[in-house]
Amino acid sequence: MPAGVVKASLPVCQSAAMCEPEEVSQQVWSTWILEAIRKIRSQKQRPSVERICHAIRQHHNYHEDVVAEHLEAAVKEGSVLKVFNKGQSSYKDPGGMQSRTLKIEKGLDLTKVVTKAVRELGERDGSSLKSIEKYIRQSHTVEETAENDLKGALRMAVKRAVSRNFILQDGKTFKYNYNQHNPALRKKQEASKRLSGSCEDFNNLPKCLKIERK
DNA sequence: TCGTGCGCACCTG
DNA sequence: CAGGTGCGCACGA
Repeated sequence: MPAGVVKASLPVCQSAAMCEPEEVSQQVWSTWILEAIRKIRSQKQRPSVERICHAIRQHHNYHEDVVAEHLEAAVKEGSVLKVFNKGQSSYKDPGGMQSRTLKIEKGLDLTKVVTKAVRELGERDGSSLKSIEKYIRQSHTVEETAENDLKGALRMAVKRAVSRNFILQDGKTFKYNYNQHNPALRKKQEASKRLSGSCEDFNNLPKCLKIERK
């Protein structure tokens, strides 16, 4: 934890156009960050911390660390969603998907949702029920009632997900079970379940299905 | 070199 | 099978 927050991290105001005379609120930062993310995504690239910093610094003259700080704050605040994908962190606009409504009802099974949340959170030491809940609230519009609230549903779902081996419990936290969800393994498991294999060759076909386009 | 654009492979639902 | 994601590379300024 780097301490000195009150360091001289002021922008190098050489050009007036580069400087914001206003007191840049966290809300403004979130806007900038979301803009950056949109831009990067439109370039089909990963919105990583580095790229987001870079994109913002093209318009605002702040030190990278300052940008990174505000990015973190935005994540905490919930205006930016941090996800773990393909081995690295990415950031996305929650608004893009919050149209997804999650209506908590009696029979509803949140196993899949929980599993996905744990995977996308990608926390090294596992994710607590708390952070899972937070993540789901950020990525969905949750409709709940006093009898059927998200937290309760999650408790059940987590339990089921663990027993189904979708996720692994480690004390108070949960981790994604990459073995259970490994595509290759899954194929084999499914195959050996249904048929009793002699079609391994069949699954082994190369990509000779290349279709000429254009 | 730097910013942008994009084909395509890869996942996941 | 559809839709999202991002690597790797090519292209123009």
